[in-house]
Amino acid sequence: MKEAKRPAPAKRLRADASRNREKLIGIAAIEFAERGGSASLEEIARKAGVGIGTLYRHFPTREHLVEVVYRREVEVLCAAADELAQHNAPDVALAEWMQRFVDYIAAKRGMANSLRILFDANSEVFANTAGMIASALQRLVDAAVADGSVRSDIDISDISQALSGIYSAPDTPDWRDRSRRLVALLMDGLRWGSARSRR
Amino acid sequence: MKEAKRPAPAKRLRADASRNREKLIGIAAIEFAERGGSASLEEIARKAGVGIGTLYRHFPTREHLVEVVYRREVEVLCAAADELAQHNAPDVALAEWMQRFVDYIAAKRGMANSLRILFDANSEVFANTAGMIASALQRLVDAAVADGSVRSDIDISDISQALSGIYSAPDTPDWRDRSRRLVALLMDGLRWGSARSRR
DNA sequence: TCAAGAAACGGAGGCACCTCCGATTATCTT
DNA sequence: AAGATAATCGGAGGTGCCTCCGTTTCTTGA
Repeated sequence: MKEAKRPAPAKRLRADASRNREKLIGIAAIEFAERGGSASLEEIARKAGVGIGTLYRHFPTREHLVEVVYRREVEVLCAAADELAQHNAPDVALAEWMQRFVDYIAAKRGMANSLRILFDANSEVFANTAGMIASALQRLVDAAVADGSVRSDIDISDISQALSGIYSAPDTPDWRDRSRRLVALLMDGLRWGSARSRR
Repeated sequence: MKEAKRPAPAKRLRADASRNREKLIGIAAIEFAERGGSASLEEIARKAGVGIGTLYRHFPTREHLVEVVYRREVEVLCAAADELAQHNAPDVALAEWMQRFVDYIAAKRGMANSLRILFDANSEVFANTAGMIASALQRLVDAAVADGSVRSDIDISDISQALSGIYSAPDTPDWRDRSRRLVALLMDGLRWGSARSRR
């Protein structure tokens, strides 16, 4: 229902073009995660099995590529929320999704610098993605509250705050474990006093 | 006590080394002014008549070079304050120095981005240079006040504010002329009501 | 003054960036 | 189905970054 056509003219890409584009995005996601925002574009093209010219045609600048990869990953993360909700109890879905959020942030920390540049240049991207994440979180929480598996007196923005604290925590070796424990703790807090709990 | 010798070893450079260093700084100042912070380092080395290796030995990163050039220019600007004070009436010296400040800013605008990076990485540089400029301005104003050629009820920080407004003004083609007029206006305001003026 | 050692030079080499354009397809037309 | 056409591919090429190290030049002490 959302698109009869599409908002952007977005002429259908030729089959080979869209194949290459996807390939590039996939490889770029891996490379950026591994090597940070300064991964070599030529390396990405090479691993994707296309010429450097093809990469530059699809993504005129490094920032374009970073942006597309970033958007894509946010979309995947948010889609996972609905996926999880369908196959798990609401509170389990919420807990699991927050853990994935940690993983997601972990991957992004390396490219913090590139993202900063991106957001400075185009804060609309940031607003968009932040909104998507907030709304995914909202859906999960609503479902869990409706189900009675978490308490009802919680405010999404509190959870957001806690999660963003994870992002800005110093980058120590045990960051990831600490963050996971923090999320677990948060989840316990959310369950406490819920209709389903011992109360 | 921390050092029996010297905080920075600062061994005297060999004659050829210090010659090359000065040459590089001079050329770099020109190139940065013309092409902005992304001027080619190889081009700078070439014009200075030295190998690229020499440039990198003296300035391990682009930021090092930018920093040295920047510091140097602030020093020249501030030294000009005393020079002007010696050869002109105090109010004329002040007026002329502020005009030079405009020229100085004009040259820096191109490399705003590089400087931002520099200041983020090493805000001590910024504090230093800002202090030097403020103190030069203070000396000039004090002299003019003592001499009675500008009013005595002025606060340096007001002038600083006006000058920094010049820096942040949008980068239109007529920026420079506008800034010069603004400084002239400011100067009139400073003279108004001074002991020497019609009062 | 000269020779040895220290310091500085400088450019080749390896990698990455980005552009440009002839060769290669995919898609459309008849 | 085969040609026409337009979109896409891909890599050579020119430039810049930065490192490494053999060669040159300065300085010092006898």
